[in-house]
Amino acid sequence: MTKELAKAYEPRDVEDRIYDFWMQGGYFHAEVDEKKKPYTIVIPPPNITGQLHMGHALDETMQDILIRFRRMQGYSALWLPGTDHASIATEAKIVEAMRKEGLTKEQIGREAFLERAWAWKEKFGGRIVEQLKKLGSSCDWDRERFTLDEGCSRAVREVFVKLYEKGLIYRGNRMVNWCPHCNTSISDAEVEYKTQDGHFWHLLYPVKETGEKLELATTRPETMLGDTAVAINGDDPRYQHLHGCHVVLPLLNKEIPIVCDEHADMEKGTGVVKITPAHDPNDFEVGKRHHLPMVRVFTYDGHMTGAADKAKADELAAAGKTTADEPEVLDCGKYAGMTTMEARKAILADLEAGGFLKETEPLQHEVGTCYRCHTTVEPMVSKQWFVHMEPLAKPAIECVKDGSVRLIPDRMEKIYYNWMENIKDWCISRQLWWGHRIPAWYCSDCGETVVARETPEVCPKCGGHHLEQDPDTLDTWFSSALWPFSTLGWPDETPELKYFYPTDTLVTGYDIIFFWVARMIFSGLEHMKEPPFKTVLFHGLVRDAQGRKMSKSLGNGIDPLQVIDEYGADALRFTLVTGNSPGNDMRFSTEKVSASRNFANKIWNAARFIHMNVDDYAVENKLPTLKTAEDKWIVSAYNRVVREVTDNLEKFELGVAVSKLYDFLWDSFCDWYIEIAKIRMNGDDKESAQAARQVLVWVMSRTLQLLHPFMPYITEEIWQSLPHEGESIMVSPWPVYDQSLSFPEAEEELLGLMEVIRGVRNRRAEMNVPMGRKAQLFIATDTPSMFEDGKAILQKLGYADKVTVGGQFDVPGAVSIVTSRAKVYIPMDELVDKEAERKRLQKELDSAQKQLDTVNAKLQNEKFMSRAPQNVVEGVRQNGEKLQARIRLLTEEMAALQ
RNA sequence: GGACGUUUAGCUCAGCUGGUAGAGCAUUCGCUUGACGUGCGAAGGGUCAGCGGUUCGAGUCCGUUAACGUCCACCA
Repeated sequence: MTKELAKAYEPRDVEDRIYDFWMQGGYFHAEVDEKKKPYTIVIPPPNITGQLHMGHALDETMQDILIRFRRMQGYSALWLPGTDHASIATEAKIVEAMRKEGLTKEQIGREAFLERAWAWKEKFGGRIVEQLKKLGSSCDWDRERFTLDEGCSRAVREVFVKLYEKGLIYRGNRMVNWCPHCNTSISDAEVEYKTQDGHFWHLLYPVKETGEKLELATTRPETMLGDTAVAINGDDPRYQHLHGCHVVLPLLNKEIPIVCDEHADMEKGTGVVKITPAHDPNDFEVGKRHHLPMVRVFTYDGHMTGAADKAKADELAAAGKTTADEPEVLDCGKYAGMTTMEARKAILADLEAGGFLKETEPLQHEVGTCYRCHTTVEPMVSKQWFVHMEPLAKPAIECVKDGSVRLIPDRMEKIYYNWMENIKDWCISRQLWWGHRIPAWYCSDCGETVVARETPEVCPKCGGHHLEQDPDTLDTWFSSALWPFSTLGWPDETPELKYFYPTDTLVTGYDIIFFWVARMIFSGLEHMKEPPFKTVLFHGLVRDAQGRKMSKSLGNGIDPLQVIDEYGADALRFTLVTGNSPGNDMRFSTEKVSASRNFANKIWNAARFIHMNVDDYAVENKLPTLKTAEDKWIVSAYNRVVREVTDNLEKFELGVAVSKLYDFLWDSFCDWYIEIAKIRMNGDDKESAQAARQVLVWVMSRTLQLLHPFMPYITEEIWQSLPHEGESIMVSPWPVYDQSLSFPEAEEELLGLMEVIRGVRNRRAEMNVPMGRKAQLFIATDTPSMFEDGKAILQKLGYADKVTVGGQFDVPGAVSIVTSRAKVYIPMDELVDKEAERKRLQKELDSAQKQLDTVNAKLQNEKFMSRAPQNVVEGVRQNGEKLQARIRLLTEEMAALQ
């Protein structure tokens, strides 16, 4: 960068070149280094199906800020990247692509399907990684991982076997959520509840023994063919006479018992509830309690079962391939093959025709849908693999309670406890092909189940060779749960694992606290005996300018790559982190990006200014002996920013940190220091000019370091162009607070000058005095040295041709400015409007008097005087003295005006 | 049905452990100021959602109400 450079910052000319430079330098790579402390972040692996969206952009930016900060602080900072195989999402994409070719999974078979999937992964899996790089992410790409790579697979099998051997993984027929579209079971966490308009159908079931018609209500009449009982509450006085009786199930004319169960709530409806153990979670429990048969009436792809389904089930049962807890399958006869919705209509029509439908009542209720495809899920009894959660949840709760894992913001802890404390077993098997295959084999000779790390040759029980592997794969989140240690080499005890685990900070959205965060915590505790991270920093959603969720269907998503292209990655990063606080959603608008871009441009031009004034001189990046108040002031202010920004970053207050840098750079450094420095650099005192140059370079390059984690590209580009030590700003040492650079008196002095300058400008603006019309300044003050020093500054920034400092002046035909330290006169004869002056003074006097009144009220308040801390009382007293002085000066002025 | 969040200038949002309200954008006025008009200078604009309480003192703590939003929950 030289002084001939463009007037505006052009990120496109800079970013790719600098990213290459970083890659070339190997600065992203972290090694085990016993001389350094480790700092580790594992990336929330984006789905290989994904395109970079604003949520990723925010997530990656926050991580990159933290990792760059720690790297500069001297940690061996590892940001471990990778991608997720995303079983359901990816499989759905491939199935969809095949559908367009007229193919189905079943047609091409498992092996060919997986070949396609891997080819797809090779082709598109790298796309999101390239997009992450565009943001400036300083990931250690040498260590990139994939949740389905060999290492992760080994970890998955190890965990599965260990948990199985401990009895924490089991297989059985349980109630699961079934997605008829994805054709697989999904876990409870994967069900999204949505309010839907539905109906409450009141049915009449005839009682066999008494002939009366028992009224009950249901929202899902299509399940009635699978009813195997009707429940009443044993204490319900209305139905005492029905204990031990039966009802005749309409349409099927099947006799089913009336059972007494606590599930039947006397307060609700008629107090009678139909029991369908195979298709309702509550009914499943009732069924277990009363040993009711389970009758399955839906196929797994969402149709009514028929003769063929029944035959198939019977066949399996005959072959001994089923267990005792298997549901029966019903031939639904005329309804067979209908979708559940078609069946609902047909069954209702038939019920009505038979006089079994009493009434239809509209009802709003929560319906479970699949989080991937939003199809209504069917609760179904199905044979699946589960993780027994309770023993795993206990320590996971404990480690948050005792503070070994901290969630930010801490309200997330309540959400976490609520989930963990009410956790149910985790259904981990999926009827999908793309994923980690379940390491379980079934012996068709003796029926033994073999769970093993490696494919077994023979059945360990009977020695037979007829072993068949379970066709199912594992929930994607099963492998993501192991991410913090599987990526570091576990189950091997690698040096990396020893050094970098546990990781330090996990940055992620609150929307995956259950899917991922909770599961990593219990997995880390179980397999590593240590929680996987110390802090979880949650961020919210990035919404559109109206506050709506960005979504494909709404078409309101903003593509981060386009924003980068138009405004630069630094501007995007700055936008995402500014004004953003943990756990809260944010609104994204191009106006904000444009403001950020302007900030980048401001920095660029400050640098341009420095170059124009420095390049022709030999300037070292070294602090000169500080002689002037302005030099001391800017260094002192910078020094405070170092402390505060470091402190904010350590407390994960990224938004606060970045706005402090913004204020310092734009307001203090550009608007004040640079303007003030111009005086000396254009002046005759060579030594003083040189000092100003060095201060400019020194403060600028260090401020760039502080800003580097937030805006990596522009800070590197400029830092390189200034005198510097080291190869790259990103591996330069983070600035540290230095007590010897604190100059409170100089700060006080500059604040006094600024107050006068602002007053002068204000007065001139009010009177429409053009800048070119210089005027004298007379400054009456008790502290003349403060203003003597700053004469040149007052002259330039206060548009004065001459500044006179003294104790007392009588300047006729002048406007005046009263600050807390001085009374300033500007002689402006013909421009002075005495009436306006009087009004203005009166206004200021009123406001000062009002303030003084409240101060006096406090000082006269005995309770305040006795109970408020000493420093607060002293502050108020001093304030009162200032106000009194001000009022005295203002009053004098008023008198002089007459 | 539970739990939580938000409510601060026209808009978007900061405001940490209570000590006289801030920023950006927008608005108004004035500026070719030798870095920058993606800029400079100046100005206007807030009973910090309502009510009650604790306190010498509350945007900040407690209670309560309202609106909006989110999560959880098996309600038939």
